[in-house]
Amino acid sequence: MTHKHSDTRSADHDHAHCISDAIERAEQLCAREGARLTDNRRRVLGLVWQSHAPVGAYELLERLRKQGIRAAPPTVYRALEFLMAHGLVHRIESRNAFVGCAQAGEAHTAQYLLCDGCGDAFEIEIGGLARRIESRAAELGFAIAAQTVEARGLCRRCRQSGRAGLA
Amino acid sequence: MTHKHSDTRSADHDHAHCISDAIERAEQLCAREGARLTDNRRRVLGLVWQSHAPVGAYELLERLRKQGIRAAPPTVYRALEFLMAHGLVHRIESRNAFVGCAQAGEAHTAQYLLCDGCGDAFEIEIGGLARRIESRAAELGFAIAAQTVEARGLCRRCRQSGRAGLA
DNA sequence: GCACACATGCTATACAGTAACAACTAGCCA
DNA sequence: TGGCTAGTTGTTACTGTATAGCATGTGTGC
Repeated sequence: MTHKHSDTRSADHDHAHCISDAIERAEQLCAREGARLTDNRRRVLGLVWQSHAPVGAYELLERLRKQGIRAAPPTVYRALEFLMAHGLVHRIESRNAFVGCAQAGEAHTAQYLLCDGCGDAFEIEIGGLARRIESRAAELGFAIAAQTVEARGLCRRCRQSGRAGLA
Repeated sequence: MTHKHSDTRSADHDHAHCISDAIERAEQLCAREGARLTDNRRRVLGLVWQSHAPVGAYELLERLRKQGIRAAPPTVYRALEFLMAHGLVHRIESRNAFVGCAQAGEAHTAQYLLCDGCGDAFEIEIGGLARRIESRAAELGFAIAAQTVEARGLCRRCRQSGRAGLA
């Protein structure tokens, strides 16, 4: 069982641990699958994990440059492509942004709660939801290859602090 | 009950009817709500309905121009904004594109099946799915404002004809 | 050393979305 | 009638998101 981010994340959690943990899991997973976690890819993964809020590709690009790396958009997009292919990062369609996967390596279909207040993404997995969608699709003769389930709103913390929208 | 598009759509259905039907429903809905369905908005609605595949904003722009209308991006986006606000059009997040709503006027949360073969969108509504997501979110203290449920794959027709991906 | 697959660097460009402000139009009412 | 008001549209310019295409490196096995 990995670290839980979806419902147990606290305001003062040790985020450095989130990052190092994610990278370590990635190392293991790539070793297992014979995939090459190169410097660039590891770096981008770390940058994605800098927060629990989905990050745009160009924001990642800036962060790379702040580390002194000279990079162009394709560099970032290629790293993201690799990371997504291996389930280490998910794309948040409704924001054109990317976030670290909390359950990398474990077979799952992710669903996301996206907070309009703090911008954070909370990965959840509602039991049976994916299967329900799949079986309804099958009834219509439709074969599903991938699902996207995203909901936006306000997380507990932002509701309690009266936060209304993205800063 | 309106025309059903999700599971009964046939290869040779009378698509002109889909369009005129959508526009007529829009007229009625706007009249009822005191909203102004202007020429531009009606035109864009018609163009969105030219097919059952989600259309990008710039594709709509081109279609407008082909009709001899001189328009810039804001024209299209403003029309789309209006149409979405009134539930006449939905945004497909995973494609940054727009599609006509098959149940305009009826309260609903839409879910979409998106075919990688023909590109078409099939609007469905899986009973209880929205409520299930909402109640799981509520358990976590998260208040949902809007949901996105999209699945990509292959529709029956494309599976039968062996179509593998977007042309 | 050479061939091959893979990864990266780089330029240019396509596609998606918005800010800001000016100009027009329809209805309303003094 | 004239003029106010709210809403709609036109226009320019810009920001942000994503990919094509091609050259260059790098590592592995033969």
